Amino acid sequence: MKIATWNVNSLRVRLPQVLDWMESAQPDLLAVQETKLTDDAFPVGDLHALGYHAVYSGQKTYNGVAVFSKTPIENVQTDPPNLKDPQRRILAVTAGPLRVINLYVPNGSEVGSDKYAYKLDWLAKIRDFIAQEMAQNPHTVVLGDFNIAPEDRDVHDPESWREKILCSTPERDAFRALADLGLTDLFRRFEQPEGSFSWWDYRAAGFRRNLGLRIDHILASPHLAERCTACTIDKAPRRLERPSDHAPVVAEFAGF
DNA sequence: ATGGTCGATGTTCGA
Repeated sequence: MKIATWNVNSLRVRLPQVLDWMESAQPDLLAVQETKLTDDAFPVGDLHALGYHAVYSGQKTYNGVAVFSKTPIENVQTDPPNLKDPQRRILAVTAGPLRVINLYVPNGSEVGSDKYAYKLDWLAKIRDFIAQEMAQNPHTVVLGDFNIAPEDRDVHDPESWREKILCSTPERDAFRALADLGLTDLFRRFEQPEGSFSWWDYRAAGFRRNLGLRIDHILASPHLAERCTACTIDKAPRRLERPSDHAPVVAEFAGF
């Protein structure tokens, strides 16, 4: 079984790249963020033509999450009871043996800003939601754009990013609090090249110079984490013309 | 030198 996460930064613009990538990579499940599409505009026909079920929670201009799965999707949850939030950032689904929680964590703008406070509050509330989900589902995956680089090795220049947005200690503590629920960052279960990142700023030739951060993650509950055989970042789509600023992160499992 | 580039929108804002 292969699953993946990808912040596509507008599914309208990126749809051909997403379809090409899915046709080639053949994930059993793909979680996407920043679709920036209302539900009535969702290209569900294109996904069906490729053999995928699709569920989505969209809004105009901002945010928007979706899950594409080869197996049918059930028990869709977009609004955790403890989180009153009109922003469309969460999509929890059951697909085959998996409970999958797709997250587009708020960016936070700047440390100390209102958006930063919203981010930390959102993360605290989503932690409670994930804990409840894990209590009911032995095979839980939490994946998406976390907008947090968990450690200095996830940052191209840790000193210049010290206590900046995406890297601040409260954000890293919030990420750690999710992991402490019993979730493993699958990417770090394996030896990885130095300078492995999932996002590069469009500005200042960030990708060409590998000025990136690893902020997109796949976390898994213990039974799943033990059966994970690989977790990689696929930089190929980031090299295309008119790419998303994020690359897909992919995890594979044996025995599922 | 607090820059730079996208995407959606609308003559800026969020990332």
